[in-house]
Amino acid sequence: MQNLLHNLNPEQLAAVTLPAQSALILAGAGSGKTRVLTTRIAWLIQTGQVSPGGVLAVTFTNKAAKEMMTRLSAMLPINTRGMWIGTFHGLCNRLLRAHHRDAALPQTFQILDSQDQLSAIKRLLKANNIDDEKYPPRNLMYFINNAKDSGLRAHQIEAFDDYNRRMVELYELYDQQCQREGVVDFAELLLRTYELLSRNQPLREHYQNRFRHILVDEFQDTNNLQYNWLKLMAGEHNAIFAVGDDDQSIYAFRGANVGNMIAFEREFKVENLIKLEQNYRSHGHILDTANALISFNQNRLGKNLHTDAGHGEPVRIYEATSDLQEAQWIIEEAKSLIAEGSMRNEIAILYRSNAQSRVIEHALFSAGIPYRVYGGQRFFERAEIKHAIAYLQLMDNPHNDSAFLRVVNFPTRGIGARSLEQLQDAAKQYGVSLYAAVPYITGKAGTSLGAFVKLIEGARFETQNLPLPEMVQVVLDASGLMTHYRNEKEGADRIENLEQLVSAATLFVSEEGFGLDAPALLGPQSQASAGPAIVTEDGIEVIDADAPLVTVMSPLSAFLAHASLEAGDNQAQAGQDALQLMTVHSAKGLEFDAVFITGLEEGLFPHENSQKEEGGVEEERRLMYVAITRARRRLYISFSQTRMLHGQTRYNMKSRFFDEMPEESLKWLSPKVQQHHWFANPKSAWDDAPAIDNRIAQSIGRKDVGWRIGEAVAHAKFGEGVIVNIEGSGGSARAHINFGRHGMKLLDLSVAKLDRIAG
DNA sequence: AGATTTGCTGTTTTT
DNA sequence: CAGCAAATCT
Repeated sequence: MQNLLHNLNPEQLAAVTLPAQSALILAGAGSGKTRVLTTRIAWLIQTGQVSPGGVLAVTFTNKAAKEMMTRLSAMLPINTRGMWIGTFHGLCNRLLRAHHRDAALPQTFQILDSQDQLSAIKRLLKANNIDDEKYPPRNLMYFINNAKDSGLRAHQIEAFDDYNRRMVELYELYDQQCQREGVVDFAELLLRTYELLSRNQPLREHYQNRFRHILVDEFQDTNNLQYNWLKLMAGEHNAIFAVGDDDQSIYAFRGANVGNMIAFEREFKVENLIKLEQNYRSHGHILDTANALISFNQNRLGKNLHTDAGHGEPVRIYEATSDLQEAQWIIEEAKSLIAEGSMRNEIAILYRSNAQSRVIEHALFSAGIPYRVYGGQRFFERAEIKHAIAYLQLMDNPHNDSAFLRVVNFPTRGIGARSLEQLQDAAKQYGVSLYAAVPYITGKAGTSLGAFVKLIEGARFETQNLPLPEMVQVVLDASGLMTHYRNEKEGADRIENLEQLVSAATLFVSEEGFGLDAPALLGPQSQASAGPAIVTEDGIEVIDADAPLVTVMSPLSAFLAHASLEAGDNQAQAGQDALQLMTVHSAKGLEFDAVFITGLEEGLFPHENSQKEEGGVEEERRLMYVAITRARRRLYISFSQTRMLHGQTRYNMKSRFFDEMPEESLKWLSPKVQQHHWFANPKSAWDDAPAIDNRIAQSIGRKDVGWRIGEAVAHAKFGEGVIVNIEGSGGSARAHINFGRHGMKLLDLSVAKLDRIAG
């Protein structure tokens, strides 16, 4: 036990050894948050304060859950299986499988990812003849998810106008559709579990008596429903150990509520709020930059990181003329870092939005530097994988209409729009799923639809006693997917992915204990499950969800849930020594020796959409704070005068965040081309910046108004700006000027008082 | 029915 | 620019 606690600083030690009562740990970036969390669990178990089965640890990402599990197994000699460590969604999935009857779900219920959810909504709108111009599917999806994240069902929402009344109505219809099809979306997993435990007292008490210690990672990211879920689990007597950092709250846009930290402090009567402010990650200049920037936020709990490491290198700032040139500069710097001996995978290139990666990827590819892009499309989101999964879904739950529609005619088998229209009418008339409506269809359409049903039934029969990977293999062949892609010229990658699906199934089976050695895990795992059987309201005996997954659901159901909950990595080339490309959001929780933060421009970072939202800019600032604190030794920040977006060139101002970082920690690198000078010499401008919009070339020398597109100007009221476009000529000319945070203005050039800004 | 082309639109982050 | 849906061609 001594060596468990050894090497902890006083604050960390205090946090780890707190008495069994609720506590809030404010853990700054790089302050050893995960270490405290895992050591706390190990300490509780080793000192006999709780059995492994009494621990519930909740995270937001599968990666974090896995990491915690790995570290714990290294610390503790015992089997970690009895512990419940997982994401909110993963844990809810487990609970709903075990108690599916009480939750009014089929045992084989399936989970919609956001893609699936959106297409389910589109289908709903079409089926009800709703104008999707007036009710955009995306908006309805936000509406529904927002409501669920607030714990509200349709009937609990008060609508004050016709539009919202209709939205509520559609929400209700959506839930009915999901229920009919035996599917649940992400938010539903949580809400359904919450409702289940609220209404079912014996069940609630069972889990409350079991989980004496609840630990929550990234507490600042909890939404209202998750917070209430935790309250329900904690009951009157259990201790919640919450770890979080309000300065790293970057998911407000999807319902995360930092206010939960304050509410938690109050409602759980937290006596000790422990702050971990010692940073073990970054050098001084980097930390100073982060601290200075975040101090511009008003709503903070207050915390300042410090380090024992020296100042280190200054933060390097670079101004590029174009996004292309920015990418080239990054590559030059990265090359010299590598030449100095840096590992490629210790260098990260971060950006605000995924679209920015394209230019950088292209430049890296041309330069022949290995790189890996995180995020973007992931394995289980690929179309061919979705197709294969849809076949498997239909075998496990034929009432999933989304899955049915996805593959009923893929590969094509002569079932067109007309046949499906008939089928949908029949399904609606008899109130059944598409699959179940097939027998009602006669004639040619009925024959081909019947053949499809036979295909599914046949595959199910044929594979019922096969191990999961072989089942997948059979389905790939029987469905015709393999043949289809083999005949397609661009199908080689897809074939490879489908083969990887079989590997994924193999891996899943071995990791989850569905393999041949599974019986060894079937014995009782914890004291809790050996306790008295509990009885629900309708007299049904309840099994403890702690039992291995095998007893709670079939390998296929489990695998399908896994595919939705853990979309998987996007590329197989993990482990390679490659530059790391990702959004700032997905960099949270990671660290690198050297970090490039790119595209620091008004409108991009902070993003323009954030200006309108309440507290939006503060969230962007926290995002920047997260980005900065990823770096250990070297930090580079860049921005560009021009950038291609949606196929056209945009002229941006540098980000306001530059004004909020301490000048003494920064080192401005002199750009190769002086700011805004390129336009003075059109010829060289073309050579240096091929990405520049044609209109500039046309306008140069044509508009005789004394100003040029791309020129930097200053205005008494709006500050600095860039001329984006000029319309009209002579005395009536007007200019569109991007004033960054003051927005885009249309000014009459003969009236507005503008000054030139020298480069 | 199915393949292909055109046309339009909407763009942040993701469990 | 790309992803999707409607329109048009085979």
